[in-house]
Amino acid sequence: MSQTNKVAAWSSELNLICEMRSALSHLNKTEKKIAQNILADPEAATQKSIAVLAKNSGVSEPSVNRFCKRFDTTGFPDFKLKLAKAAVSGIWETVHPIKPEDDTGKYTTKIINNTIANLMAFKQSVSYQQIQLAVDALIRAKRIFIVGLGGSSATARDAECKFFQSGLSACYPVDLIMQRMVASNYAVGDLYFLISQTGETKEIIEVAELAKLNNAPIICLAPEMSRLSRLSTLKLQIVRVNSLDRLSFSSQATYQVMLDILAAGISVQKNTTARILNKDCFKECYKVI
Amino acid sequence: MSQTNKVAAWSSELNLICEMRSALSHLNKTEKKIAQNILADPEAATQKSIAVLAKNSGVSEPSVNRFCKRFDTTGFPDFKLKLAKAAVSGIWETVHPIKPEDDTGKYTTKIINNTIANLMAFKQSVSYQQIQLAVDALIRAKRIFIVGLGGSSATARDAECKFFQSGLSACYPVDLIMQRMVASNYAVGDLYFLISQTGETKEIIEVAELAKLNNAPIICLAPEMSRLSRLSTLKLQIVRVNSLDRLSFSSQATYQVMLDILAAGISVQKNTTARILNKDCFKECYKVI
DNA sequence: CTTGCTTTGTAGTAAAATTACAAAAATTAT
DNA sequence: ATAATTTTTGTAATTTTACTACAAAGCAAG
Repeated sequence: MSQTNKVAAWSSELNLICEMRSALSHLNKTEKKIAQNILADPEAATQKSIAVLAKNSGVSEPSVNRFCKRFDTTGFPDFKLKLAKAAVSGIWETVHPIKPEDDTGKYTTKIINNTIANLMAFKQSVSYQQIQLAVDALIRAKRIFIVGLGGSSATARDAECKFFQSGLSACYPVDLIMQRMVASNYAVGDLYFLISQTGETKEIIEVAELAKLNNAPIICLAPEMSRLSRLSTLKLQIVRVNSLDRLSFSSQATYQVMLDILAAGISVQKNTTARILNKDCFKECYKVI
Repeated sequence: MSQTNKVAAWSSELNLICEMRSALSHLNKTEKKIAQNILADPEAATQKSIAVLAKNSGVSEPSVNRFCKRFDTTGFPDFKLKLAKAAVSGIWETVHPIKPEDDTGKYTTKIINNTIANLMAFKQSVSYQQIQLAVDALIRAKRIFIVGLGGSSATARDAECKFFQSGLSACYPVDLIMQRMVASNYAVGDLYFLISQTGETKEIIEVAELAKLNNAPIICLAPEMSRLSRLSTLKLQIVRVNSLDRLSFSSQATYQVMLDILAAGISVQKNTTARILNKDCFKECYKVI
């Protein structure tokens, strides 16, 4: 049945509320009524019986039961259980802005939750194929040049460390002039890895354009539809749950996780896993850098 | 009745599993049987019916029901719900190791899940008081010097950006000699912010010791019980779910989130929130750095 | 040892969830 | 446009699950 197939696509085994939210658009009339009723107050829904929930949603009891089963649960009680688990984490709450009146506990949990929300969104939107292509390109490259400015300079440095640890030849030139030199002196086997939170910063666009003149391969880590993204040969796009004006908060972690993924991919593919996972080797890297 | 009074003493509404564990000694024979059975595998208990649980524990169904009611619940279903919530934290602690045979999708989701697991653990273990103290100290400081080596150099750079954006005077000296100079030339109002994934790297310990000679205040971002942690005046400790040999993966993101939190705290406390949240200001920062 | 109290279990009751089936709605083909 | 087929939704019956009333067993004090 088409229904049972749909299920597989939705289930992400992490958070039922996120699943429901993302499935919302694919649901039909009756299902949507139920979903919206639950999402309006998931915590409250866990206290209701199937009869109450059905009545509140304006549907019949079996409809609710069927709805539950579509989300990889054995029935209503199991659904409620998973719902309770999802609600307790607070993750699902659509990114909460930090307010001046927040106390330490408030803004701390908000930031952690926002970061997790970003990661969940990232997980759903990430393209394995693009990662695969990026890993291949990174391994093939003779030299990798990484550029990131401002807030992304830390990410660039991070990339340098991680790629290096995976046994690649990665270099992050710190100053702008070096960056331009590197970009304009492309040699076969070089690869440019450009990082930007906005994808619009003038200086990094310049670097990309310089590299482009030589038809150099460019991987970018930037928001989709940005200028930098358009200039790149391979795009690793980061979707952001947060709105742009909270740019400085909780979005960078996602970038770092993308680097972790690439590093893992490189290690797996090169079978250098042993070296990476070896603690002593890591210490050695410390000395080298 | 004495029973109903006991209830009030146990209920702490924080974590049912903790409640049960601490109540264990005060329970009678039958109750203890039930409690032990549930505590043996709380996660599994949430899937069982009252009949199964009663049989497994060697007691009757009403005994289980009564047991539930003593823990500030309306009955068995409500108890299971609260139990599930309490057990959630444990679920995340399972960290999946990356294996050489993992395909792109596998290691990608694993890394994201691990990162989320780390963040959840962090959320539970984090001390608001320490954060509050750190924020206070950072705001009071005239100059902040940040040091991080190897993998933590990226985190150090990140800290520099974030603190600077929050309107503080933060500086991250890149080379070791500058770091030592900075550490030995302490002036009143200076603050050292030292970052290390291991907390044992020789060179950062040296920096801490130099600063310590002048009784300088040191905030560290390091694992608890590390040498660096012992040398510091204020410890921001990061618990790690992952074992040490996967040091390079998914732990750094937690450090970065800690920086986000501190930056948020500084902004909130200084009421500079507006400046931070303003996109144009951010662009300006890009130019400055 | 018996009276009164507490604890535990049995049996019956109520409620909740699930299933089977039929009606209604939507889709497709003629 | 309408009939036929498929899908979706609801009604009613069934089954499962949890709860309550009450009785029996265990225990303590007189």
